[in-house]
Amino acid sequence: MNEGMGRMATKGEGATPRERYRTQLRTEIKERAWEQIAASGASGLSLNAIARQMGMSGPALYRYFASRDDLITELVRDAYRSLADTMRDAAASGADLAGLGHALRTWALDDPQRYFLVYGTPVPGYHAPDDITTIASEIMAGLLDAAQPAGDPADASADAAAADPDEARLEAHLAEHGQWAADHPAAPPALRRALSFWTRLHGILSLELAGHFTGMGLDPALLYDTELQQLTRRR
Amino acid sequence: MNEGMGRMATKGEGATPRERYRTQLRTEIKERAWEQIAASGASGLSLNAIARQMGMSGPALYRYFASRDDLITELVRDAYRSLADTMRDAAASGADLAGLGHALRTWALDDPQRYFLVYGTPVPGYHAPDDITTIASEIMAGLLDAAQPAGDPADASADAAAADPDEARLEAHLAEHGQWAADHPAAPPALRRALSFWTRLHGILSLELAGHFTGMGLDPALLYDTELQQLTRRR
DNA sequence: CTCGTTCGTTAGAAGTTATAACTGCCGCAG
DNA sequence: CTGCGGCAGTTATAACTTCTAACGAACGAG
Repeated sequence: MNEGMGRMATKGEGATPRERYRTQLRTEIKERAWEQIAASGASGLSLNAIARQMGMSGPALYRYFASRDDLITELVRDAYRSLADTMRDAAASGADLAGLGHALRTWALDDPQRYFLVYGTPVPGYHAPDDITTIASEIMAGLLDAAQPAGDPADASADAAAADPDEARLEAHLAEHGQWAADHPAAPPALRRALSFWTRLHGILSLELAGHFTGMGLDPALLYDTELQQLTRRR
Repeated sequence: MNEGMGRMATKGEGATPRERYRTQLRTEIKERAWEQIAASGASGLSLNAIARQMGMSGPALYRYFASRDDLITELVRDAYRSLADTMRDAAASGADLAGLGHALRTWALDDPQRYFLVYGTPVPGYHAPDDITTIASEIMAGLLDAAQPAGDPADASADAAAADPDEARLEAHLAEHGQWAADHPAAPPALRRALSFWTRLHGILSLELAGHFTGMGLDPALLYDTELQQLTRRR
């Protein structure tokens, strides 16, 4: 049926006018969707409202997205992609763990709802597509790369293990059940550092973005920087 | 108009039959709501579905809750109240910071969506009523109480401040802008401990409950315990 | 027993997602 | 340049949702 295609569907620049129009309209729909999400959250996203804003009526959008959940899934994918790119760029610019931490925070503050789309409350039934978890692994891999060269491995390992028996147990557990990020070659201390980096910074960030620090006269940036400082110091 | 009330509206046991029926039906509505939230999240809560389950039709529920948002707000309030009671009971049973940490985790695992109703993704426009923030302050106060007697204050303070200049800056900032929890009498190191307790445990818990640890072969309990161990050790 | 308050009902407005069927135009093949 | 296939966008419609309005019926206090 669709064998007689004039050009390859490369989706990029040199495509057929129809395809160019299609992708352009898709991105415009997504832009409107992001505006709505920033204003009312993901649950307040309305296809009809988007169509109204774009001057076309209701069901036209179903030519471009199979369903509302489909659109949201794509936005989640884009959010993951954006975070992964941000972290990769930061790492490419020679940023260490602290640099990645700051990159993460500026990315989160740039659009809180986008952060929540990645790390916020999940819908109980929902399972992310495989490519999204692939991007998540990519993010973790970048983190592990940055966590690797911090401090002499043997030194830090012995230090932490000696100071805390549970710490040793956790590192052993990480070394054993470490099918992380497509078997990334990272020593247990690096695994531990990346994990703490992730959980602690997310803890502060999510509480800040959710507004739980407002009203208690606390500077989130100072708290974040202090936590990051303690995180990048050899323990 | 409503002056001639037979008995005081004490809302408890000895009320007029109408009131007893009313409160009983309200709690049944909330129970069904919790079931739906556990199954489909807060955004999937449907008043019509609840009414259908209870054998009565649609708008009858508006006799008991002014709106859907009103019901959700009350559920959020109950969730806060439940967490505050759990923490208070744990503290009353002589639990230290570690005990509070375990109480928090069991409470969260008992109903993840209830946890997300408290600490999950917020709706951009929404502002919590005053009594809810009061309960939140109560929770923080209990945390500060538990964070107080851990270690000699002067010793720990000097230790942390000496090890990290940013740590000293943060503690000074906390001491200065410390209108926390209705001016709780807590020393800066205790403030710092309680804050780290909150942000770090929430970081791990929210990621675990959101399912971000699944698929990477990691035992969340071990991670949580290790973090809690490190948190309760004098730094 | 009477009467007012409350409960629950149905009807309906305004909104949503999503499908089906129809029109009109774009753009590629010949 | 022409013709026609396929895609875009339209309306109509179904099945939902929240929420208001108006009505009947039951309950309980006096």
